[in-house]
Amino acid sequence: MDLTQVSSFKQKVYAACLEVPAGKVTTYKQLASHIGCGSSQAVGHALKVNPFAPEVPCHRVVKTDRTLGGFFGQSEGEEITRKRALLQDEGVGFDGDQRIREGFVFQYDGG
DNA sequence: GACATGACCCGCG
DNA sequence: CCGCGGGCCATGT
Repeated sequence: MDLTQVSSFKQKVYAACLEVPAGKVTTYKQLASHIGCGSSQAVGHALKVNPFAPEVPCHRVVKTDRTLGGFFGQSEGEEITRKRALLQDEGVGFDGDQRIREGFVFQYDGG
């Protein structure tokens, strides 16, 4: 784990991911806001190129509507199925096939 | 620096 | 709920 091998922007993104506890998830927007980025899409890009996966829990980041979003470049398919499996394995609950149950979303300002 | 792309978000109908 | 258009920032060419 050597964060110096990535841009300072990604360092913030990955650091923010590590702040998310197992069994909970955060959103691209919240993560972006937490590191001072106005674009959640940029955050998504940083996660996509995340060289520290799964050491960096990029799977604990979902969209604002609490759907999974994407995983390793895929918005649907095996990788997404795996993302869902990882979250469920950590104790995250689902309201549907790709929707996180309310209450499993981590808040940076909440602890 | 300019152009194109992306694991996104918001407003409108 | 679904589709459409605009905005946002970082990355690669």
